[in-house]
Amino acid sequence: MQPPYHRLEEFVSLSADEAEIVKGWVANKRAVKRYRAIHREGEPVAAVYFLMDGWVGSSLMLRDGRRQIVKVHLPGDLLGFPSLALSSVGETLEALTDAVVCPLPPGVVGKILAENPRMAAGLFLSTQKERVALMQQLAWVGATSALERLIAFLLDLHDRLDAAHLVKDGSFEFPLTQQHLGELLGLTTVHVNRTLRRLDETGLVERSRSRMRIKDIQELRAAAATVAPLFAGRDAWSRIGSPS
Amino acid sequence: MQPPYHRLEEFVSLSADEAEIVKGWVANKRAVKRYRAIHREGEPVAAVYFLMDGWVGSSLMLRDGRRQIVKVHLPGDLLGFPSLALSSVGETLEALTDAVVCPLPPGVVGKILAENPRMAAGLFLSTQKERVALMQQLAWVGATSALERLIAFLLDLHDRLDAAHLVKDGSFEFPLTQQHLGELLGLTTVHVNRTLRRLDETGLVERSRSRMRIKDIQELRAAAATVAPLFAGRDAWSRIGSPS
DNA sequence: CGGTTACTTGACCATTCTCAACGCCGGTGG
DNA sequence: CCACCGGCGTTGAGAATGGTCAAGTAACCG
Repeated sequence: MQPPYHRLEEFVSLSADEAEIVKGWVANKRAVKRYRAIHREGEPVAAVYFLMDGWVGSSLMLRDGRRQIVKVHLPGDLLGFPSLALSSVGETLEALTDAVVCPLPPGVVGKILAENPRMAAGLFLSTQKERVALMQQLAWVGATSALERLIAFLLDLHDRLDAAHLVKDGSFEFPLTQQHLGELLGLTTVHVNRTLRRLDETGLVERSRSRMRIKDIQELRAAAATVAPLFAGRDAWSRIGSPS
Repeated sequence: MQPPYHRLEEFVSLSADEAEIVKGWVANKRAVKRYRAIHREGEPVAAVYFLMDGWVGSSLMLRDGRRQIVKVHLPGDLLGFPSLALSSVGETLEALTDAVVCPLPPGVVGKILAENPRMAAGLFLSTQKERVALMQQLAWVGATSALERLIAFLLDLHDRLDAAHLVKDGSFEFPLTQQHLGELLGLTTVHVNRTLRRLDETGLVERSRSRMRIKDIQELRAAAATVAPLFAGRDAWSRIGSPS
């Protein structure tokens, strides 16, 4: 299996030297069992992570125990960066499947910023992309119905899994419980269940035990309340002035 | 009036040279009338902005016309950065008061990344801070009641205005309409109205025409559903390895 | 002033939540 | 190999938070 480097190259291609640097990152792997935390809110900021394999949820806990999942990370994602701005970790990272992460000491970020403007630009743009994703999710959760939220999430998930070559024929692994979906979309489990049922009764998706299949993605996109933003890829790089 | 540079220095202090660079940015000012757009979704990515004065809302439009405000920007904020990752602008930026912005061509971002690692680090951390803010807002909107959302937003607003020295004695200008609040928090105007009413009936806040006064901030914080994250300031800078 | 915009309030409605029970499936231990 | 158990999914009935529609009032502005 190819390591999932697609997210590292979407804005700036990696030179041979840079690929070496990345190899250094992935030399150090840490396996995380399903439902185990990588780190929790309030802990010291020890590292950021490159997600080699598996799914990881990022969530915030409210005082009364309610929880909001703010992002479902997929292979190739960089995790834990927002906490770099905080004095202690601001999001709980929890493996949603068995996962493999590569911990990177925060110092590597400074090193890249200091020594490798190309990678710095890639990292910076990647971060902006994450902001856009958060803005989108906020729009679903704040301004759409349960059904629309579910559709938006499934479409987003599909497209991101597709970029990681994890979609086969419109179908993909789906390890999230309905409780996870609820915490992600701001709904209760019960209502997620009813809404999912409604969704596959329309014939747009098909659920089996742990897979999800989108039967008609065109129609699903037509039913979505938002239009997915178009990411710029290498153009973004040249627009900001392609520092070499 | 001092220009609001506090956000530019929260992670990395500006050297004399760097202050010169910033002076170059603010040489070019553009006044924007209340309720006028700075840019709209779908337009080409022409610039990012430094907000000198006034409030600016960033919002996403859904297909059916519903709107989600994802951020209320205050003086000192940098605007429009998420769109750098997109092939066309992904958020509508609209002045919520008469405002003054300084447009920066996207190229300056590449230039900073290429030539000034210190400022690049400051910018990078600033961006991570914005991600944290978005995560927080998502948690309010997804997982709390109308009253809790309102409280969380008012507290956040208070703290950010305070950092910009715009709070006098617990009270500050409040130019948002109840419609804005609704679009920001995922509620209808009617329900915002009732909830605001309920809030000042408890005596925790006081609204006059266009000002807001928090009468007991301790108690208001106690009533909030989330704990505000602690930002790291200069420590973040040393943690990532203080590239010079 | 007249007109527009924002704010208020009431009555009614519905999406979503709560509470509760039950069934299915996989895992584990006797 | 079977019986039990726990987690997850499913379903129903009733409640509630928040939405819709509609009308009226107060504030602002030319």
